[in-house]
Amino acid sequence: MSDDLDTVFAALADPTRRAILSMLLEDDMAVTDVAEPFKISLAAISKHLGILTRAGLITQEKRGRVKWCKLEPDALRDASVWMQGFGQFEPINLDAFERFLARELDAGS
Amino acid sequence: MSDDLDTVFAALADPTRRAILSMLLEDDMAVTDVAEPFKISLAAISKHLGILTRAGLITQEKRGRVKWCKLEPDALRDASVWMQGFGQFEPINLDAFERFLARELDAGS
DNA sequence: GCAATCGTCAACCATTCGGTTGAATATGCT
DNA sequence: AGCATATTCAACCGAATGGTTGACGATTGC
Repeated sequence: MSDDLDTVFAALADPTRRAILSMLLEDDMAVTDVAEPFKISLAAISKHLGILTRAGLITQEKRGRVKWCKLEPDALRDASVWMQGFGQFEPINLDAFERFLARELDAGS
Repeated sequence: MSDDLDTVFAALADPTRRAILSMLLEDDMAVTDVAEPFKISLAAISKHLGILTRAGLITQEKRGRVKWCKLEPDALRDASVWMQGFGQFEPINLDAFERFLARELDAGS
């Protein structure tokens, strides 16, 4: 459990991996397509995807010869909840609160 | 900005540092007192505190010969906001929502 | 003044990390 | 069958990480 937080936060600590997650926010992608906008090698991207997978932040499903990468946002929940534990010391953040609420209402209807 | 996320997430990726943050949630502490429950050396703790400071997660103020460590939860906000961007894909999390709301009400009165 | 306490610095060590390159393994196309 | 495409594996490299120990600079109290 604490170990999960280790791997999740470590995975998030790299800008390339965060960029990959943002890309996957749009849509599921094949490994080669994930790699396309980056300057680094495909093998490096493959490693990053392995780290994201081990952290539970994405899942990879091989269909034919292409492996599809899918965002798995549930894994962020534990980390998010952990961070919220510190929120009580923040001045009340109405902006964040209202955005949160708006999203909930929008998604719920 | 993306660089900030790097250092914040990297700082959170270590269980010792997360434990330190949790301790500081209770109260401000001197470096020696922070180190007390851990088995590792004082120098190692000093390094961890340096990393947390550089990430902006704590501040350290030297008063006399003792250096006080204080939680700085604002630094978590950017990281938290970044993570919330993925929240819209989560199923509605009413538990978290209600806890959030309860804290806001409690802190606000 | 002097000894004890608080904390950091410097050098070192083993391990991990992010990257490369080249070979290997599937799978698909014709 | 044979070639191209998709992805990973393996070995390697330099830099960063988390830890240690011992010396050092401040500060406090007797």
